[in-house]
Amino acid sequence: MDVKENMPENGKEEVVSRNFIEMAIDKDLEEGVYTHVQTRFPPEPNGYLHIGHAKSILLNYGLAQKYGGKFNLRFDDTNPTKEKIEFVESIKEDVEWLGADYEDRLFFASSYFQQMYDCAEFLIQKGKAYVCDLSAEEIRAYRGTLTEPGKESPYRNRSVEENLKLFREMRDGKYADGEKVLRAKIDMASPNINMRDPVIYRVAHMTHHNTGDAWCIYPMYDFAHPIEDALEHITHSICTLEFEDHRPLYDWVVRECEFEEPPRQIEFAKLYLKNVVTGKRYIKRLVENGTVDGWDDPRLVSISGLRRRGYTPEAIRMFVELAGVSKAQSIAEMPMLEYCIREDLKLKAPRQMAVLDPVKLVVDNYPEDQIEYLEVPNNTENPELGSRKIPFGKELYIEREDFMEVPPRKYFRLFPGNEVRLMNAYFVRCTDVEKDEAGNVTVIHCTYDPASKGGNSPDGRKVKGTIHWVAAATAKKVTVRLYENIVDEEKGMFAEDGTLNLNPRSLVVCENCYVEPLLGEASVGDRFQFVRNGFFCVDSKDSAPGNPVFNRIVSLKSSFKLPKA
RNA sequence: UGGGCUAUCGCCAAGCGGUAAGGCACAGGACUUUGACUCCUGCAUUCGCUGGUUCGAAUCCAGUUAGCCCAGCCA
Repeated sequence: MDVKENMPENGKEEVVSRNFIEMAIDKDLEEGVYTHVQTRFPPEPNGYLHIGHAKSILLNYGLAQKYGGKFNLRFDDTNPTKEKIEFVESIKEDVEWLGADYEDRLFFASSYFQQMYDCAEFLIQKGKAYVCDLSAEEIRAYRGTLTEPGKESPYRNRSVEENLKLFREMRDGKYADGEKVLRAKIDMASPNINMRDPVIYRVAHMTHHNTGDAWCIYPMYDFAHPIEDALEHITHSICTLEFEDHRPLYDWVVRECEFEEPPRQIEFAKLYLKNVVTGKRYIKRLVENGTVDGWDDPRLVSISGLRRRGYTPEAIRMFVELAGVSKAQSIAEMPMLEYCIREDLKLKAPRQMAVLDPVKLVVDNYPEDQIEYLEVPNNTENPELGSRKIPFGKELYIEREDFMEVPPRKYFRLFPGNEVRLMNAYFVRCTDVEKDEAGNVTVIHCTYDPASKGGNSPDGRKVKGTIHWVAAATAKKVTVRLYENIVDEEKGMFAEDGTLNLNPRSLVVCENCYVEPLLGEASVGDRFQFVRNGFFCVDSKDSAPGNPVFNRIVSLKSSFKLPKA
């Protein structure tokens, strides 16, 4: 618990702003419409969850938390043609990882099939539903258009008895797929197309992942969803904007089925990220053609991809809170997400030295075979993370970009004649450079000041630059993967032919990186800050014991920029 | 040319008739054993547009424009 939260007397006034959903709930509670709050996350198990779903999950869960209510996880599995049990497992894993605790309330819409069927018969008895023999094409034609009203089905006025008989026959498998449907009898002239006698049950002879072959008729979303919510005593059924037009139908169903304390639907805007692929069909294509190595590819913003990349649930939660909830169609920028993970890991991740693009640095006046161990803090801003001992020797690796033979103005890292600090070790002064025939720097020579051990000179001498290093003799060679947005930000998401504009630099594999010896033992999921190179996480797929592969979660904010001529 | 929804800084977003919060991004500066972090400073005389009501409007009214969604036996 953050003490400051309860002590607003520190000068700053606590700005408690409620989003529009919370205001609606407050109102409902005040007016006594509901006496409790119950929410749910209702995914269809037909794919993997992504960052957009995280908003819905955390919003629903957060609302339940705030109001002391409960949060359910419910699989909306009313269409066996699209759903698979494997998605159920991945979704559960993602929801749990995000920290949305549904406790023992894991439900399946399919386990309500009998109640839904009973509701349908009830509507038939009330004369509010009828069996229709029109084909799909005919129903579409009868529905009218956006500007013209529809016309009534010739089967609209069948008797209750006939409807009941026919519906039972549908249930009993007497009809083929598409032969008959059950429709709600509402208003074919409604300006809202969803109210023009919507289909509420269809025939589908298909094995369901949960109910097997028990049913051959399945309820449609518009009919099933309000019933699911009502049965679970959901109070606020939070969904996305595209269902706004369905709300009158939602209300019609709970009213006509005569549920006590019916749930209320509230819609919010989805969360999109700029230049990010979330569409199932696009990702499927990327997976199939090998562009990415699965739905959990670290470049994707699937929950599993973000997890594998090294994002934390805390960072995702922070991002969702930062983005806020509204009804305005919004596209957040990646730097906002990146800010969140930096913020979260800043004090949590040990800061280590790793050289991604190595060049050898020889300390000429350091004893030939000596290795000494220096004690260094794991996180200078968070002493709780303790310290470690790292080896120092005559031959080191430093970052190639930390040396320039001809430095530009304001460059204060290593260049001939300049003195810099090797972080946590010694001051060194560059004395000489070796180059190959092509003119590439191969070895840099320097001398060290033994009195500056630890990184400070007793004579008070200052250096402007500090660079990181690893001792060549003990360093562990590892693979590091750097990521950029998978979509080419310059060109935008889509090319003219509708295909994605992929960024060729979205994945850079560096196989020649050197890290501190201890990092060689890092285990899957461990996160570190590699000084000046960003935050990294040990990959869960390609790492082997003693041979970690590091994914860069996010880089640090750009540091030195060459001044313009 | 039907219905629903939305328009406040580059991005997200408060605001609910009393004279434009905050965050991200960006730009300066201080500090620094990470050119990071931190810390200062700057960043909408204006709320899609036009009228109206009012002492007073981003907030109310009228009109107008733009964007998104809806014609699955998908969710």
